[in-house]
Amino acid sequence: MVIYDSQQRKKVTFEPIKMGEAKIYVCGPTVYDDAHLGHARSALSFDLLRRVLKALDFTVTFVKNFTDIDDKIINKMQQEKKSLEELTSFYIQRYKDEMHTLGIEDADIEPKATQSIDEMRNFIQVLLEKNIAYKTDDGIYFDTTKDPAYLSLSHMQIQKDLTQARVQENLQKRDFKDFALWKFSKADEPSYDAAFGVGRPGWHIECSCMIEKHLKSEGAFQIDIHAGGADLLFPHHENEAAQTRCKSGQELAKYWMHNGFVTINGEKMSKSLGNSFFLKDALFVYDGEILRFYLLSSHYRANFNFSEEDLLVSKKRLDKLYRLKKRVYGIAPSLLDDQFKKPMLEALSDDLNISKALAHIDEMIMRANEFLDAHPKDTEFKSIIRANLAWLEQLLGIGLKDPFAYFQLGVDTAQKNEIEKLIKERSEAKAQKDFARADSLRETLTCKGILLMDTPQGTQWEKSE
RNA sequence: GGCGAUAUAGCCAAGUGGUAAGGCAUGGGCCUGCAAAGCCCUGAUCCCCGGUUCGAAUCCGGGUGUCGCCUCCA
Repeated sequence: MVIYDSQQRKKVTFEPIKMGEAKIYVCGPTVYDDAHLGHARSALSFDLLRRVLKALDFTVTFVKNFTDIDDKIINKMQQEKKSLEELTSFYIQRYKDEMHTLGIEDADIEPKATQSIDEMRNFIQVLLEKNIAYKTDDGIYFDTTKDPAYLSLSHMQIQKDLTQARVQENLQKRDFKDFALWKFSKADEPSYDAAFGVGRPGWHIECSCMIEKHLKSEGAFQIDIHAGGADLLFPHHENEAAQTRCKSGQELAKYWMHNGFVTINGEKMSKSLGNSFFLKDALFVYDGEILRFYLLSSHYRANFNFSEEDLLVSKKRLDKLYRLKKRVYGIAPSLLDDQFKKPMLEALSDDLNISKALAHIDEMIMRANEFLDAHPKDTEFKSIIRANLAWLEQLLGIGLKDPFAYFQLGVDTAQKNEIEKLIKERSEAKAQKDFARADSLRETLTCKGILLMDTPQGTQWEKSE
């Protein structure tokens, strides 16, 4: 397995801390609002990583956190007059439900920041004792000048003058790069007692603590892979790395992976730009699996420009897989075709080269169709194809549906009955060689977005679009 | 201003030195009562300029465009 490491800025061979195991920590969402397509893409990127490592026989421990205490959450609580718990549990559940719809399973461990307050207090206390953290009027800060390796992850070179213009500066900070570990709270805000002052944790501290708590290995590195969106590289991941390094002497992660953004009309989707496409709205229009396949279909590091047109093109590609699944319907899977499996895993082992993998799938489908055209009754062959498709269900999380149901998404029972009635009439017309009437009935259905296909097994139909 | 990414056919998109994967669309064909589906055939010299090399989309230098990070952000 080769992955692109953001710190080394190149593809490197994945050599886990412990042979055969992979400990992965992904930065999850701050739960104060609905998830958008960007969250989905990030989750999908590392869901793919998880699946591929498993297919390569790694024992994977996959952790994804929820940030459930934060300034934005507090604002929203006050706005909506809800408790912290009420607000965050709602959005956590919604996030998980939506991810399930996209075929993303829960992480092995899903820690919440508020469940690790003790650890964060202790962590900060150690940094204070080491004189790496210091106190100001509004909180405890991390002294970045105490970490010689600071900025070695992101390779940023920050200039004070420009930063000043954009950040509300705490003048008590020793260095402008220093960041808050703990924020002293106002009277009406959620807060936690601490020896160094009542308050709440800063954003970066939770990941360091939760990694230490749930995943930590002994030795030079605590975990194998730390992952998240490209926007987290700096300052979030840089700061996490610095905290852990200074506190424990260990590096936080051996490898760092970052996914590219989802853009709309070429611009990054973000809360501040107000151009977010929320997952709940997308899932109202598009099937979860189709959305999954679309968002997964280009390389995770590249930016992904969302467009409905491209989504529909992508769906056509998935349609082909399901049409093949129709052709081997009801056949039990036999052994997987090694000629298919091998190049698939090779492609995905190369930093998750999904484009190449999809090309291999297309080729497998094309060859299968070609063979089935010539040998429509070869059940032995069909069993192999069935096995290939079943394997893809695990590997990519696609093709899980009943193939007939897939093509009838969004059609209710009453409509189905009507469609089947018209198909029956048409079959009768055809039997009487009344082709004008048969074509007219087909035209009626076409207008309703129903495509007919006459096959040796009778007339089948699909909902188009 | 600092750091970084990216620029491949009408569109999406692989490809880090040897004469450009795949998908969609287009046009033609087989099949079909006609279709649909499936299958076959059909298209680019890789943003521009210069350099290295026997040979570059791929390496180096210089431009130009687009996007991102440096502020909460997947």
